[in-house]
Amino acid sequence: MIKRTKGVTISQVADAAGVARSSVSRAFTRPDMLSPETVERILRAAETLGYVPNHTARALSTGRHGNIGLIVPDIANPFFPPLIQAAQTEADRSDFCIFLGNTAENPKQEDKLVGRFAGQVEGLVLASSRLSDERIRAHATQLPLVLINRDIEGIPRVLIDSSAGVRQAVEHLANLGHRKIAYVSGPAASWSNKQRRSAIRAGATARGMELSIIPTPSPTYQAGREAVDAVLQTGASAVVAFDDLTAQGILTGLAERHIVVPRDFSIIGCDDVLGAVTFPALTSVSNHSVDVGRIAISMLLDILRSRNVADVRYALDTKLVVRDTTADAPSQGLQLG
Amino acid sequence: MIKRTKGVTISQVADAAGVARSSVSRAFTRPDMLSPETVERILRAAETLGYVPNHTARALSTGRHGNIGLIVPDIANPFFPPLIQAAQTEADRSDFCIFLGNTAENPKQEDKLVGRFAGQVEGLVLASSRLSDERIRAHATQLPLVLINRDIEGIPRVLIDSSAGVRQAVEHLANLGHRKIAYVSGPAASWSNKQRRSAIRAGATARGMELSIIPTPSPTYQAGREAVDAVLQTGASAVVAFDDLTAQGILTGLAERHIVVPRDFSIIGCDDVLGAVTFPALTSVSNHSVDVGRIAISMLLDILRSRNVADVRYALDTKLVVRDTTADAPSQGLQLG
DNA sequence: CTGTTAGCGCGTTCAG
DNA sequence: CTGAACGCGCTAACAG
Repeated sequence: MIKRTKGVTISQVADAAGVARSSVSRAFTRPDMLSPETVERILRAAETLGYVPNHTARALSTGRHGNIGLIVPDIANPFFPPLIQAAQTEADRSDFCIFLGNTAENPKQEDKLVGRFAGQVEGLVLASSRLSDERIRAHATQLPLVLINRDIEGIPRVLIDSSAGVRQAVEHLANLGHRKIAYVSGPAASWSNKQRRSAIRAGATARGMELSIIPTPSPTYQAGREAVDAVLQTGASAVVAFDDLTAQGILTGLAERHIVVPRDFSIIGCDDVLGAVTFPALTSVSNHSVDVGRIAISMLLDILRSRNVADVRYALDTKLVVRDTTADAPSQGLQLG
Repeated sequence: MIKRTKGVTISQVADAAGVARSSVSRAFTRPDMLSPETVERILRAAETLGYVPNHTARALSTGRHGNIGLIVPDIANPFFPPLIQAAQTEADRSDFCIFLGNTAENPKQEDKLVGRFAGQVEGLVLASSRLSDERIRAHATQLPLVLINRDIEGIPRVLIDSSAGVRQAVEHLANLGHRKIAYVSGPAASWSNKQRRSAIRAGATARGMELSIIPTPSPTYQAGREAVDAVLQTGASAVVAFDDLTAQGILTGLAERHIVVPRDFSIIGCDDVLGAVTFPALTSVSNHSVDVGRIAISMLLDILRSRNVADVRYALDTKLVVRDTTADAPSQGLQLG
């Protein structure tokens, strides 16, 4: 049976060391304000008593908790883990702690989480938020906010600008002779989705290609797999997917119908997180999830330090990474198995 | 430019409603102790002032924060996201909030995180901890702890018992005619790894098979891919991998060497999280990451309610799920490309 | 350099 | 049913 020790307080340490409470406090936060020997004596006493500063009490008094919240729509999506890792590393450098929240693509859950986090964190990073602009603006009045892949004027944001990469993807397909293509889209509330969709539209128009849009409920492997029938019905010979996960699902769906990629059909993902993990290796639009995570946190920390919200809009560029899922359009249309 | 509103306190609400501070407090925590009309009046005042209870102050006073921490070694490993989701859902049912921490497989980082979380959470779930028994025991004296996939007597734990499933895997390979097999292992500090390794050893011995153990630095796609040379040098015709991620890496490594799975080589994963996502679809040992997440949280909540740590050991069973990466052993040995 | 004195915002006795 | 008073553990002026 495990015994639990109960919180030893600052005053007990003060008594044990024969000093005032404030000195103990200083020994931990401003050792340079005490004589070295006093610090030493206090630390020794604290050590033997097993004193550990009470984070909650400190936060109540200073208003600083040393935590920052990071909320993502779906940890299971391979786009986020690297971002999260990078965020954590960056936060760590300034001795901040990341509280991670997962909304399961659910705006209500996201709203709830933000409310729950506010008050325990000094600031919040919202990645690929599914909330309305109004809700986000409302939250921004409560605490410092940084957005990832969401473009709201007046709120600091860091964006992966897919347009260049997506444009290259369309060019790539056009050069391979594809005339009819499809875009398997992502969540309606996703900024990235809107952005990618219009980039494709622009590219297709420019090259006189026929474009169909296939909706999906959420960016998942399963959704991609189930979108395949709809894709095939459009008569397209190539598809661009909202993200790599969806693309991977499409890959499987095609294989199940004995359609060989890239011989019979070409496919391009976005985010480039599955890279060579799929078979065949997926052609995809690069991203910078690591940089984005790092930059967002660094921005937030700057804001926390300066107490001053500038209207920053940090956009990162993208490009196409060609691998093995794209090839010449089939010469006489798709051979359905 | 976004303006930030500053914390409206309980006393402001009290003034506005013409009551004492304590009444406002009660209106939120024990409405049944006030007259309905008073409650109504207070809530109205709070609403218009935009009052929101200060979580930190409340926690300081009550010792209850309504948070529980969940620490995992690697969010990027597909084993964890479903577990995390389930944990979050279960916590939500009791109106608790999950703080997620990621240790990047680093014991020092894990130790740091636990220290950082303790004091802001009421209890902690450590999933696949890489800490030593001593450290875990030490932490357990500080706050309620529940372990996932770590078997320490005296500390509540929920375990996925792979032995049955792994045993079936070995039987399966034996029946297919494989005589020499290899185990590509996981982290040294992993309880699951130790357990799986001994299950394989027992099975191989029982069927008179030759077994080689290949170490890896961490359970990742990359590690699996890099382990392939070592695997091939053992002369094995089949391999069991510590987890699906490693197995997927091995799959790629084999493909790169033009070794066709399952014709030339058989492979089995563990955790069954990549299921049909790989190509060919991976034969794997089932798991219950969802149940494990749910159960661990539910256990912790029980402990928090009863203030009483029982020595619970909850073990879940596993079985083999056969898909397309296992087949008869090649009749005249492996044809190296 | 160190001790003293106020709060931080809220929950909770304990009288009325 | 309500209000006044105290304390949670710590930091931040302000003296000395």
